[in-house]
Amino acid sequence: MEPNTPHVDELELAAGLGRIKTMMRLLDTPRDLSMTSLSTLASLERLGPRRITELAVLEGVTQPAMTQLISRLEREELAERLPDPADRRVVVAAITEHGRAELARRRAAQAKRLAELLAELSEADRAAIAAALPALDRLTAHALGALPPSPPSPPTPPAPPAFPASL
Amino acid sequence: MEPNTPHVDELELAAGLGRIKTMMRLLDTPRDLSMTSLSTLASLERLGPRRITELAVLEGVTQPAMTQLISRLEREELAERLPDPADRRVVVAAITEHGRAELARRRAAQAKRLAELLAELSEADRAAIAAALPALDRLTAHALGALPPSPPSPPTPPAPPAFPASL
DNA sequence: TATTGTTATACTCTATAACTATA
DNA sequence: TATAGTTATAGAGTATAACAATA
Repeated sequence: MEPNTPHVDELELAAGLGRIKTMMRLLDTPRDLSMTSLSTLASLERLGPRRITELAVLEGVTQPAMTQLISRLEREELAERLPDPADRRVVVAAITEHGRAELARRRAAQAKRLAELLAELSEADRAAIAAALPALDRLTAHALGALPPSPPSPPTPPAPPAFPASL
Repeated sequence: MEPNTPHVDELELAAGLGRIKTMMRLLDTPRDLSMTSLSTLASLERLGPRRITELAVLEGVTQPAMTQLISRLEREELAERLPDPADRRVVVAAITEHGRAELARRRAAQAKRLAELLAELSEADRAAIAAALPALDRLTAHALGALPPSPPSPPTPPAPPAFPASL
C-alpha cells in the first residue's frame, strides 16, 4: 500500500499552517483586540473559567501580561474576575455573555469571508477541507490542551460544572 | 448525491482555523521576531522582492509600520532594501540568504513539534490532513494574493527574474 | 499636484523586577 | 518560605499626522 500512503510532510504542513495563521490574522477585523486577547477569550469559552497563571501558560505570555490582558477584557466587559473560595490568593477569569457574543460576531464575519474564498475552490477541494476539519480539530486540541470530545461551545451552558480549577 | 455532500460549515471552519492560528503562534519560538515580521519575511520568500507599499497592504499594516518593520529586518540582516532604477521614489525589499535560513530553521522546529502532535492522531486523521493540504494551500493562496501554480519556494533561485515590481 | 517613503509622536502590548496577600 | 496575583518600569510595535523626494 506504499503508493497510496498519504504521509504528512511536516515541513509542508508547517508552512501551510503558517499561511493559514497569516490568512486568519488578515481576516480578523477590526483590530481593536489583540490576537492574544481574542485567543484568551476563545480559550475561556472553550475550557471554561481558568486561573490567571493557567491562562498565561496556555497563551504563552507572562503572568503580569495576563493580569493586564484580563483587566482589559474586564474593562470592555468581555470577561470577568471571580474569587476562588477555596484559595483566596487565586483569581478565576470567566468569559461573559457579551464576550461570547463578540466571539460569535467575529467568527460570523470571518465565516462570511471564508465562504467567499471557498466559493473560488473546486468542489473536490471543498470536500477535502470538510473531510479534514475533524482531524485538524483533534490536532489543535492536542496542542491547546482542550477537551475535544465535548461539544465545541454550547450557546449558554448555565454554568460549567463549577471550577475544574486544576486543568 | 445530497447525502454525501460534505458541505463546509463556514462557522466551524472559522473556529477551527482560528485554533490553528493559536496553535502555530504557540509553536513559534523563540518570540524574538513579531508575527508580522515573520509573515512579511515569508511573503518576501514566497512572492519575491516587493515594494514597501505593497507589503503594507499584504500584511494589513500601515506604510510607516512597514517602513520600520523592514528597518528591523534589515538591522538583523534578514531582509535588504534595494532601489528601483525605474522609479527612484520606490524602495524594494528582498529576503536575504540569512532570512531564508532563519525561516527554514523555524519551520524545521515547528515541523518537529507538529510531527509529535501528528503521532498522536490516527492514521485516518493524518491521511485526511495530508489529503486536504493542497486544498488549504489554494485557499490561503486566494486570500494572500499568491501565485499558487508556481513552485512553493525553490531552495535558492539564483535570482527572481529581476523585479516583477507591479504585482 | 500626486505618489512613495520616512520621520515625529502617542498609545497598546509585553517582559522583567519588585511588591502584596495568602498558604 | 512558597505561591498567586498585582504594580512599576522599560522596550517593541503600531497608528496618525506631518514631512521630503520624486514623478
